[in-house]
Amino acid sequence: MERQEAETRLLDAAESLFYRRGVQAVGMDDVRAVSGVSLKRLYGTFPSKEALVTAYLERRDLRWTGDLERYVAARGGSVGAVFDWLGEWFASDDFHGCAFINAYGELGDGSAPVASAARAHKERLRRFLHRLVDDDELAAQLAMLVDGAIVSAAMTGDPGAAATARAAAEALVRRR
Amino acid sequence: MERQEAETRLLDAAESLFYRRGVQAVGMDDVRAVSGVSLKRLYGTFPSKEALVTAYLERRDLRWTGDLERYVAARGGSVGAVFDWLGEWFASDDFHGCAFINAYGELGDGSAPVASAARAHKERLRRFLHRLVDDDELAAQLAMLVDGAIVSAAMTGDPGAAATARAAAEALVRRR
DNA sequence: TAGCCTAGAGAACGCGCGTTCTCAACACAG
DNA sequence: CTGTGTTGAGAACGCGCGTTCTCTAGGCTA
Repeated sequence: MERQEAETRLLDAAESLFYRRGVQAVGMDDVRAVSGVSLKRLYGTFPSKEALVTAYLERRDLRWTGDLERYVAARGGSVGAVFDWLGEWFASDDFHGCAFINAYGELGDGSAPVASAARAHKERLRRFLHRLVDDDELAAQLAMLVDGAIVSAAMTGDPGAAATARAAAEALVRRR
Repeated sequence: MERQEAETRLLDAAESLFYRRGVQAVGMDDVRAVSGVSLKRLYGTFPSKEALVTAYLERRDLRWTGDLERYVAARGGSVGAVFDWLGEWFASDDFHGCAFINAYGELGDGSAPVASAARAHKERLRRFLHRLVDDDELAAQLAMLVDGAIVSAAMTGDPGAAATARAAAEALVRRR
């Protein structure tokens, strides 16, 4: 197996397992079984579980934010589109809340790289919102609505949280 | 040691340990050491770690919500007071985010009693906000701002998230 | 004092997991 | 063909932890 292919398969397996079940509930042997990559190669590619978790979070951050940005750009950069995208995400089968909030809540300050990746993700989201509205406080408020909607949708299972948050967001934007 | 005293000391130890370090990072022996209660009595009082975690969450829910309600009631039941109280909490030494979001993200669907306790807490918060504003959608939006502010303050360490959320909340309330 | 119940200290058990090690199979250079 | 290096399968190791068990000391009753 190619080096590159092994890395992709490892990250794919790590993402589906860690995101669905949580980091601590998944063992390295589960990652090996799902990826089909031997333990030896696994540890040759990522020197530790922490490194694998960090790499998973970083790749997911890039994809998540990229998907959101493309979706919103295709709709003229409206703030409402952000929450429409969230609504689609919430309704999808493999929605299990925010991977970064989950990982941070689980490992917290116990793992500096993970905490740093989670902070970087939230900062990237805030900067994207800032580009949309060009207002520091409003961007921070929208970010809170996004996080609050994610938490609400994850805990209640109701994708309608996106529409509720969208209405609040538009009221805040219109006020300016 | 009295039965009642042991239970209180166990819940005190469990709360300080679980809330600060997370559930999985704390062993039952840590709880024993901090509480001063023997393992035998610990398992006589709570039959499993899951039972202890659930009891910790339930007691914390009652205290947290009670504190918030009293604080807000003493200030005439204004929505702004909710976020002032959050601001004081965020600035306190032992703030480590929302115990329920953290526990849910950590154990998730892996523990039904914990998930249920977390949902009950968020539902209690939403009902309290509903009593303040008498509007379903607005109460849900305020709950999202509360959760978003908690997540933001926990991850960035900035207690100013409360004031940012307060401004958004007042804009939403004023709009009605 | 003798017998008995309780409770605490902590050893022990079973298991899971992160990480490393062993060994056999195989590809390929000479 | 023979030696050599690489790879995968999975055993092994060390450790931590949830839970239970053992043993001992002390207090109560007769």
